[in-house]
Amino acid sequence: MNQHKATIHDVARIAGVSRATVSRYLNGRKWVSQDAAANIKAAIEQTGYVANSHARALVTGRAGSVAFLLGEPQKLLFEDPNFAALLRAVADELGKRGVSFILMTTDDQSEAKRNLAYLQAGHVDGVIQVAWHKDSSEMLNGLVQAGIPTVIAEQPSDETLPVGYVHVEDYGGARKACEYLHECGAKHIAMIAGPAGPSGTRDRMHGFLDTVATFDDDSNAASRIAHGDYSASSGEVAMAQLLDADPDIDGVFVSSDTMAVGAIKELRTRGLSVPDDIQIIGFDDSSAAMLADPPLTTIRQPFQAIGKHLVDQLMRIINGEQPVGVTLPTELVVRDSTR
Amino acid sequence: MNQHKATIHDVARIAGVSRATVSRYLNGRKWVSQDAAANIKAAIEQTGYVANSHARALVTGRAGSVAFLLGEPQKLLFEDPNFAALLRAVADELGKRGVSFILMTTDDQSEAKRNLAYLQAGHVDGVIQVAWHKDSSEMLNGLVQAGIPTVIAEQPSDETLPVGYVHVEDYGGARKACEYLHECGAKHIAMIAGPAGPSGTRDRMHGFLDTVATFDDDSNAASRIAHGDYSASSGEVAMAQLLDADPDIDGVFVSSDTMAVGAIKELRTRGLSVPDDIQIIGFDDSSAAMLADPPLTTIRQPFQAIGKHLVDQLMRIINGEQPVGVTLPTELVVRDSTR
DNA sequence: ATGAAAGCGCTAACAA
DNA sequence: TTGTTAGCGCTTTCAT
Repeated sequence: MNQHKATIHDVARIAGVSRATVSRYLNGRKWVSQDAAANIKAAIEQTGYVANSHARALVTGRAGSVAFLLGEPQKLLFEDPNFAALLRAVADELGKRGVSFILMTTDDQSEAKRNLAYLQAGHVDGVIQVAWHKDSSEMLNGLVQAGIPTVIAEQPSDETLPVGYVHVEDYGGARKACEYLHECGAKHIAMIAGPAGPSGTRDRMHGFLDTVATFDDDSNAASRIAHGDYSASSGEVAMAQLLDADPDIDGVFVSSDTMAVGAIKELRTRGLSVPDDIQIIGFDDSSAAMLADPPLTTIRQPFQAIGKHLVDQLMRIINGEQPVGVTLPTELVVRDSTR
Repeated sequence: MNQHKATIHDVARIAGVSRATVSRYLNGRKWVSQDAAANIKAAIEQTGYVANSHARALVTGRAGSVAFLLGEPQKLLFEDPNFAALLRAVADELGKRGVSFILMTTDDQSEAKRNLAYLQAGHVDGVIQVAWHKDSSEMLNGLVQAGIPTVIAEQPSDETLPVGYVHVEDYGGARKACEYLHECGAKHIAMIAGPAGPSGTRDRMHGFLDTVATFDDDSNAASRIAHGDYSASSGEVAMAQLLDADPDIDGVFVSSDTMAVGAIKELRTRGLSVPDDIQIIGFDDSSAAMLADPPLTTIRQPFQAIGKHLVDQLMRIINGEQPVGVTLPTELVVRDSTR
């Protein structure tokens, strides 16, 4: 429509001020008179001016973008609906602040190397790392050593690392789940946990054990924990293990909805009904929970809020603040896999 | 590690040439001697130099980034596993070319406006638009009018629009599905189609009708088409409609795996077995297909290839080539929902 | 409160 | 084949 894109120069000319003044106005700095501000505002509207982010980045030394880094073994993570939920939340939040991002996936070792090099080259101001399925400390260390502001969506295994993190109250969520199962009449509860390693797995296991200890008849609930890798098929396998070892199980706390779907499949194969014979409670409240048959009672993770805090944290760190950890609450969502 | 990031200047100094020569080398241009090239290469390695993309963007007038634009009504699309698959493929492909992208979602009208304004402001070199669930011609027209290079992941409803597109052979895929159902012994085939509007829905319906016409006993197969919106619950509803209208159905071609999952749920509710009573074939080969119980026979969409072509196309258009349409083949994947 | 001027790191004529 | 030069659009001292 306009022959050429408007620059700060055009705005300055039309507003009858210098470029420096426009710049000050743009960046909300002091020393811009009411008059000047009004004129500039009008000029901006008239021209439809939008600052050129590259020119700005060049002079400020800030990229104006961050990386969303995915440590994804076995192509598993893209099948994990949680990932999409978090990505979406982060994208929303970033969009609101006008910072763009690049999505990097890390399938193998060599790719991890390439990614690290890219990030170290200063292409982005910071990184949001998600690695729910496996350990990621190597990448994390590389990032920290390069001095790149970083936040992660779990508790760091090494708490002394200067990275921000946000996660949900895993322990509390697990408690909530197990208590509800008990309220619904389950007497002999088992757990399908995620892969050992990430803090979330550990905390949820503690939540399960502590809760079950308060009302269980026997004392070795630990033997009723099986591990999966968050895939549906691993949930199937875990459920089979659990049942083979202890046929009296009448309730299962599953650490992800996807695994819960797998568990239900195994149960159906064995002719067991959910929730009549065995009650199931999932975790995440991902899209899989509603799709499941029966729809899953589950513990909701507030992905929107997680994304918001992740971005918030990262921006703070980029601005020089100390990284902190943020723990968000979970919420019980009752559907039909419990009585 | 290095006090300051290396610039083209440092590389030039170390290599004993001018910055212009380094620039030429970097951009693979002619007129760089073997000698110079070798020296520059060494200097780059030594310094760990990586070009500053903002400086480059500033001078070339190219953003070096594109937008991945999602027209998503009802928060549906993020529940659609196809979206994640495509996003991933596009991200991979873009990453290989060193172009970053920003992910934009469009939940409502006002957001659509904001997005369009942002894009028109020249923040990106082009856009990849995905709107499988609803019509998106408004946004598309805005993009085209602003002269922004655009590709879409479907056939444009207005074929005269200068946008590139890549999609799968919907008609052929539908034929493949229906023929296979017939081969497996289905005599009375129905279809659950997607929402009316997008070209894919129309073409798959034609594929279904034409194929069924070649072997069906009656002639009003059109009455055995129900529409869903790609959600599992819509598949459930559609399946119920179909069965209520015609209990003799023994095979269903469902236009997405997610809807097929819903359809199976309805079938189970009615005490019908898959594939013994009714055979089901899905579309997409998304993660839902493997998770389903029974695992779904389906028509695979080559998302990786779609992503690659989308990016390819977009880059060509950005470089001034004429947009074209690309149609990719589908593939039958046999699992357990057919006999 | 405002403007002049000096770059940020890079590419692209144009000379040489 | 190579170097010189002039900006790209913006922010930021430093004067005023």
